[in-house]
Amino acid sequence: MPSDTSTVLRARFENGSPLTVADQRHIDRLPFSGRNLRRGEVISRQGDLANRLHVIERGSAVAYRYLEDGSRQVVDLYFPGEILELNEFSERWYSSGLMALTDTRLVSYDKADVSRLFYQSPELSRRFINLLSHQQAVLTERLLTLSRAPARRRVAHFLLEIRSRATPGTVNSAYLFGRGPRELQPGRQRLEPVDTVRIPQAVIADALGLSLVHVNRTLRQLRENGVVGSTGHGITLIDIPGLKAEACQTESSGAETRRSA
Amino acid sequence: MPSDTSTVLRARFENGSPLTVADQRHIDRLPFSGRNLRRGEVISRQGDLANRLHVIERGSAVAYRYLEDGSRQVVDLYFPGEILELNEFSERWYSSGLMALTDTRLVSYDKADVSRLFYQSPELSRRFINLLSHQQAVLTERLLTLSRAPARRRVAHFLLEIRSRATPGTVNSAYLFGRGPRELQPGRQRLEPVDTVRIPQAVIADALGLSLVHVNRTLRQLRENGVVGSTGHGITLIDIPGLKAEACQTESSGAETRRSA
DNA sequence: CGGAGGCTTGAACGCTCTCAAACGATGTGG
DNA sequence: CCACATCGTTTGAGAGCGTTCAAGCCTCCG
Repeated sequence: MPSDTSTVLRARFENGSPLTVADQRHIDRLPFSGRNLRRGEVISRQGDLANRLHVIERGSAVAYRYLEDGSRQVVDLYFPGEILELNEFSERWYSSGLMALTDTRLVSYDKADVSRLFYQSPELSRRFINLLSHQQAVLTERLLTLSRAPARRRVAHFLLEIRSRATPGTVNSAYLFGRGPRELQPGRQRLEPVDTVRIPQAVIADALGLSLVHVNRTLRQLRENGVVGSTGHGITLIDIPGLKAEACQTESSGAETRRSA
Repeated sequence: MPSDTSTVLRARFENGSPLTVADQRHIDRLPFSGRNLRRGEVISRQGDLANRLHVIERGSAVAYRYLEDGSRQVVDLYFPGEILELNEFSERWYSSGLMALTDTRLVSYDKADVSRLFYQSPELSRRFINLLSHQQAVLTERLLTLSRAPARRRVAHFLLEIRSRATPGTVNSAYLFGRGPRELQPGRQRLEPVDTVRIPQAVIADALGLSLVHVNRTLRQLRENGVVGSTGHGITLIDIPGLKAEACQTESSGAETRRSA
């Protein structure tokens, strides 16, 4: 148990509006375990018992499933602060595999412990319900994009979603953006534009339900239009408004002032 | 307030395992209003304030959204016993419109009242979380099907999902299956096979992200293969295993014996 | 320097779309 | 009871987007 506490789960629940001290304590007291993974390392397999709840402290991960025809489908990507496989919190077994996309640090809780939180504090229940609900909204959005949109729009939408999800925790997101851990050492600053997405095109393809070849072609088009740039590996987002235009943003994510019951 | 009580929301929470008397009371005491709609009638519009929670008592409904290019996308279908727009429970405004697909009876609650339930009973919170979580699993499944599958598989998957969702409450599902209310009068028994899905092909198309024309063609193929039959309007599911084969059922619901760490 | 993994490009095929038109039931008014 | 309007379904033909197959290239790393 490397560190005595991890604030990442608490931060997830706080999400802007502070918790009561009691609720903070409830979360902080949860027993947890930390785990460091190398890029490409498998976290759990499809069919494994899903009794733990993982939160990403640093790095990124991908949930995927192999279909009968052998093709791989990416179910979701995860970034620092996010809870893995939240979409099947109540399921007993994983219906998808989980892999570290970059070098990653996870914090893991026992689902039974987490469930107990909800008996201890209705407020935490409410917030968890909000998390789930919000996730569903995002999923729904993705569903709409995937089912009908042409490749250009899918890719643009994908890049924007990644950007919006990975940017918040600046420090952590450096694992995904920029050149990776090595370049983060002071003095070696590459001063690369921050908006560089470093996800293998194969993963993008499997996430969007496109072939790798066509994702590549689509990126080339966007590049020729000056919307994105290429830094060898990694995609630099140059013209964000342009990207949004490509994505035909439904943009339901406007700055919402929210207090709710 | 036509009837003094409605058991449909309670049934949703019970879902097999009985509630304590206290919890039952909590739900039964919620103030609600009933509403009858004709086929095609609009329940709410995209952008409307989403402060009510609707449950279908009889009939069926569809959630849809118009995209910038003018095309319509079906977000979800709803059947008796299901909660409408559960995927955006925490949102303040509807991001999609809602329409009665057949003659329908709704029961509606105030979201604030429902939220209060969660403060009163952790058990109800837990169950609601399960509902949300399960919905997400279904959504995820649909996402996988939509993003990559060819038309045949999409249609087959769709028909099976409809069947599995609409069948349970036999009586209510008659509004969707069979010839509709009129034919249900005793004595007029049409004895039509129960597994007849009566959803306009246009809706199916918008749900699957296919063109109406191609949905039709695909249905014809399935018909020629003897998997489904056509009763003029309505699609009769003849060969369920055949359909499942077409759908390449991932069928994550298999009884998996697994111990693992 | 050589290998491995990921990126890039070309060509041909095929699934799905759009456009266009006809058919069939149902319901309405004459 | 028929003519007509309407809505949903059915079918054909041509075009476009994305796939598969098959190479070639680049970059990092041992």
